[in-house]
Amino acid sequence: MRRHYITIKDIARELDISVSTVSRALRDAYDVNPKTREKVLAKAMELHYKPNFNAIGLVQSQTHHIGVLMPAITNYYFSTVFTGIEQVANAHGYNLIVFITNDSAEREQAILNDLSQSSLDGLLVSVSSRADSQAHFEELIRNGIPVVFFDRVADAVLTSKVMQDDYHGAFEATQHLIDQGYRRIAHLAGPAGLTFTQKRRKGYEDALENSGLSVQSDWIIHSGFSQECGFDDVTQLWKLAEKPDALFAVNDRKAIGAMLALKERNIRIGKEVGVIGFTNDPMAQIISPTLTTVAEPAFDIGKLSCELLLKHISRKNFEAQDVILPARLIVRESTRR
Amino acid sequence: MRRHYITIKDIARELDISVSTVSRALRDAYDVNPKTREKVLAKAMELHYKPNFNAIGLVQSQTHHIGVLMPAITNYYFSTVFTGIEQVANAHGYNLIVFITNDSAEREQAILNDLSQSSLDGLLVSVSSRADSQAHFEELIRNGIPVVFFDRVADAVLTSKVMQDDYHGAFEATQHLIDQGYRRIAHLAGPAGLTFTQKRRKGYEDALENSGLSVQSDWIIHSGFSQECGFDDVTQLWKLAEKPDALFAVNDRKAIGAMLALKERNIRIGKEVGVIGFTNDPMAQIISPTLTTVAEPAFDIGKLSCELLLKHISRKNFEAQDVILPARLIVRESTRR
DNA sequence: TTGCTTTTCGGTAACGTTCTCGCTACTTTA
DNA sequence: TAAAGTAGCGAGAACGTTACCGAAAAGCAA
Repeated sequence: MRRHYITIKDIARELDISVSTVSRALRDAYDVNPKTREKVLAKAMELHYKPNFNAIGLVQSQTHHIGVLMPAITNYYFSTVFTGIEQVANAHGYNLIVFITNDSAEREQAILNDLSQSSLDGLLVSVSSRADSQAHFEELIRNGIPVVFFDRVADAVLTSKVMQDDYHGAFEATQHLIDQGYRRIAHLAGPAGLTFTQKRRKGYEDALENSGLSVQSDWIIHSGFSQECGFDDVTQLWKLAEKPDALFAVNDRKAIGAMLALKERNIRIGKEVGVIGFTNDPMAQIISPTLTTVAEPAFDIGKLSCELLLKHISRKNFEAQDVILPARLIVRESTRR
Repeated sequence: MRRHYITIKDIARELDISVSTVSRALRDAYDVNPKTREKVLAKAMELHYKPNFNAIGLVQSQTHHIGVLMPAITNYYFSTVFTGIEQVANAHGYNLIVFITNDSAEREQAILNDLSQSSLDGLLVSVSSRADSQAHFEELIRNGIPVVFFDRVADAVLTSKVMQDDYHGAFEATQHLIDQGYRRIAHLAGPAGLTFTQKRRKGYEDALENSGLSVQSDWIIHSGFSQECGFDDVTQLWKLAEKPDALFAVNDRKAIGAMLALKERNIRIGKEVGVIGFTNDPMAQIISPTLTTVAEPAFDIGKLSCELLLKHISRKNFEAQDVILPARLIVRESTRR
C-alpha cells in the first residue's frame, strides 16, 4: 500500500540546499534567489516532482477540493450546471468531489454526516426533494465551510443562493398560453416541498388571476419530475369532467410525458391542447411537435455558483447574496394553434 | 484561512488517555479495551469529531479519492456510466473527483500533467478523441496509481478495460438492416482514432460482406458524435449519385441528426430510408418515428469499471483484464418498412 | 573601515494521524 | 510459585509540507 514518491527533500538533498528553500522556490516566494529558483524548478522537472496535497492540505488546513451535492446528474439541467461548475473550478485549480443523492433524503443526510470538514473547502448544493438537512448545512457553515445553493435552495439557511427566475418564467409561460387563446390551463407541478415548485406555481396562479381566470385546484397536480409522472398526471386529469385545454409543466421531461399521453389519446398537441415546459432540454427540439419551453441558464448557474463559492472561500465574511438569472420563453410548435 | 477543528488530541485530553489509544479505539483495532472504546466513541460523538483525511492520507499515503476523467458529462451515456461509478464508489467509502476534458487533447494532457499522485488512489478514464496520453497513463501506473479504462480505451496501455461489445453490436445492427431488406447501407462513423469506432465500423463491414454486399468507401463518413455531425453527414451523402437506403450511425445523437436531415427532405424514415443508432439514449424513444438502436449497458459499465479499479487498488498486482459487456438490439419504428 | 539594511537561506516546530515498539499489569500454564 | 503469555496502553517517530524566526551574506552609506 505504501508508496514512495519524489518529495521536496529529494530535491533539497540533490541540490544540497534546505527544504525550506526548495519549498519557497516551488511556490515562488519573494525571498529566493532567481538562480536558485531556476535550479530547483529544473530539478523538480527532472525528477518528475509532484506536490503532495495531503501534506499541503494538512499544514494549510485547506484542500482545494469543492464538493458538489446534487440529486442526479443524468439529466440535461444538472449535467449542464455541473459543466459550468467544472469550468470555473478548474480554472482556479480546484477539484470537484461529486455526491449524488438520487433524491433520497436518507442518502443526503448520510453524505452530509460523513462529510469531514477537513476534506472540503466549500460545498455547492442542490437539495433533494424531501430532506430537511438545514442543521447539517448550518453546522458546516459554522465550521467555516462555505455553502452555496443552486436551483433547489434551502431557504432558511443563511448563505448565497443562485437560481433562475422561476416566478417570472412561470408567469410568462402561463401568459403565453393565455395569449394563444387557451383558457383552461392546468399545471403539472413538482414536489410540493421545493422552493422553486412553489415559485413556479405562484407565477402560474398570478398569471391566471391577472387575466381574470380562476385557479382550479384539481387542475394543479404535484408529483415528481420524471416523464412517467407527466404521463400519469395527464391520465389523472383526463378523468375529470372538465378537461384542460393547456398544460404548463414544471419541467420538460414531464411535459414530454404529458405529450406522449396526449398522443395516445389522439389529441392534436397545439391545436387542441397546448403544452409548455420548463428547462429547454435538447429533447424539446427533438419531440414532435417541438416543445415550447422556458429556457433556464443552466451553464451560467453553474458558473456563477462556483464563482460565488470561491469568493466565500477566499474572503471570509463575504456577504451572502441571492442571484436570480433570467429565464427566457422559447416558443415552438406545441403552443401554436 | 486557518481553522481549528476537533482532533483526537482533544478527545485524548478530555478523557485523560493517550492519542494512540484514541486512534485505535476510533478505528476499532483489536488491542483496546471495549470500555475504553465506548468512552472514546461517546466523546467523539459528543464533540462532533470528524477525522482529518489529509492527515490520514499523509501517513497512509492513500486518499480514498478516485479520479474520473471523461470527455463530457452532458449526455446520456457518460452521465449514466458516472452514476454507476458513483454507486459503487460510495458504497466503498471512496469519493469521486471529476475531470471533464471537453474532448480536448490539450485539456486531457494538462489534467494528467497536474495530477499529483498523492491526490488519487486510482483513475477511471474514457479518453478524448485525439489525445495520445499513453505516456501519462503509463507513468501513473508505474507510480502505483491503477488506471481502468472504460468505453473509449487506450489500447496500448496495459491495464484493465471495460467496454460494450462494439463489434457484435454493430454487426447485429447492420444485419438487422439487411434483414429488413435495406441494401445500400451507409455508416455514419465516429472519429477515426477511437478504438470503438474502428470496431463498430468493422462490425458493419463484416456484416455487409457476410451477406455478399460490398463495402463502399463513400458511404462511410467519419466525423464527430454530435447531432449536427449526423445532420451534415446526410447532407453530404445526399449529394452522391447513388444514395443510401439505410443509415447506421455510431450513436443515437448522430442518428437523430440524420433523421432531422431526412425529415427536411421529406423522406419517410423506415419506409424509404432505415435509420439505426447506438446507445439507447432516452431520446430514441421520444423522436418520431422512434429510433431503432443498439443498447449499451452504460450503468453496468460504470459499476464494473469502478469495481475493477477497487480491486486494482486493494490488491497490488491484480491482473489486468478486459471486460466486454453485451450490447442489445432494440427494434423500433425507424427500421420498420 | 564601521554600521546598517536588504537579500537569501536554514533550522525547527507545527499540522493530525497512524505505526512501531516497548512497558506494565494481569492471567495462564507447568 | 515461577515462568511465560496476553491484554491494554503510552511514547515517540514518521508522513511531506509550510510557517516562523533568526542568521549569514551581501550591498550600501558614511
